[in-house]
Amino acid sequence: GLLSQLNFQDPEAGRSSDAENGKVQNTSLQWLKCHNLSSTSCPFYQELDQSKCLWKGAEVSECEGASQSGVSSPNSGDDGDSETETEGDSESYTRERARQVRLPFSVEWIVDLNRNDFQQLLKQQVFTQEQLEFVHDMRRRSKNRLAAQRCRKRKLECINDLQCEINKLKTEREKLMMERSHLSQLRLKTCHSVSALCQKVCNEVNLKPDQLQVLAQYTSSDCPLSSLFPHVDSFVSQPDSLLQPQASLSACFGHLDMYTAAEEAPSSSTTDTVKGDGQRPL
DNA sequence: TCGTGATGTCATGAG
DNA sequence: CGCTCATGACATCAC
Repeated sequence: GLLSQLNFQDPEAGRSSDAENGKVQNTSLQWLKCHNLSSTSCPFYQELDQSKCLWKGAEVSECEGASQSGVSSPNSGDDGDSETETEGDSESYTRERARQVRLPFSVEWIVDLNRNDFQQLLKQQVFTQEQLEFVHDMRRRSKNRLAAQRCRKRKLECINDLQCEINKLKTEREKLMMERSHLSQLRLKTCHSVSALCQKVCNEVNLKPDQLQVLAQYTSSDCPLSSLFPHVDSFVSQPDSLLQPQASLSACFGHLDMYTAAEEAPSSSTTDTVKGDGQRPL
């Protein structure tokens, strides 16, 4: 029987008398019923009906006088303004203020009213200016308290999502780095193969200077093949060959095929190297 | 005693 | 124009 919370009878009394409980219960219930307020809009309704109008965790009030030191200050017995000394304990302070302004309803109940019900309450019930200010303040702070909780929850979720995104991007980066490394090795391997092939071709076929020039066109500075033609300017002037090595090599061998088709000649040497001025050294 | 996370509150802007 | 909500900033408390 902590119905005293409904109208904030003297907290030092611990609890109200049954007579007071009944009076407060009737006040709220009558008001609810008189104004056709939905019980769903008032979570307090059921508790009212069961004579159990409690604060959240209202067990505190059982020993409120002893444990809530913020309220149970030497001044708590009178109606003096204890604002400065009770701000640290919001719930106790609220309760104390409600008692001071003699609010006929539970703060929680008023706070939980939806907008329409609250407006209706204001129209039907006469409140003093002090009670009105208190009630509006309580509603504002209560709603803001919940809003802050939602806001913080969202912020944490946002931080968590961003952290997941970071992890995902890090994983993606690692994957791309590995792929790049793999492709780099593959390109190097391919270049070596082409280089060896070119050396073989150069050794086996008597390439003319202009044929060598054509071959050189499709080499790049970072490919071993370029070592075959170190003096040819076009080595570094073929950026496309870097971007499209397959196309370049294909074109390269296309040209070679064109040149070598007519004068195909086997050679026994595969170890000789091409060097010097771009002309065939052999 | 200091750092830190949780929470309440206020001020303010947007809808 | 008043109300509600979201959010940054600050204060307080507990650990």
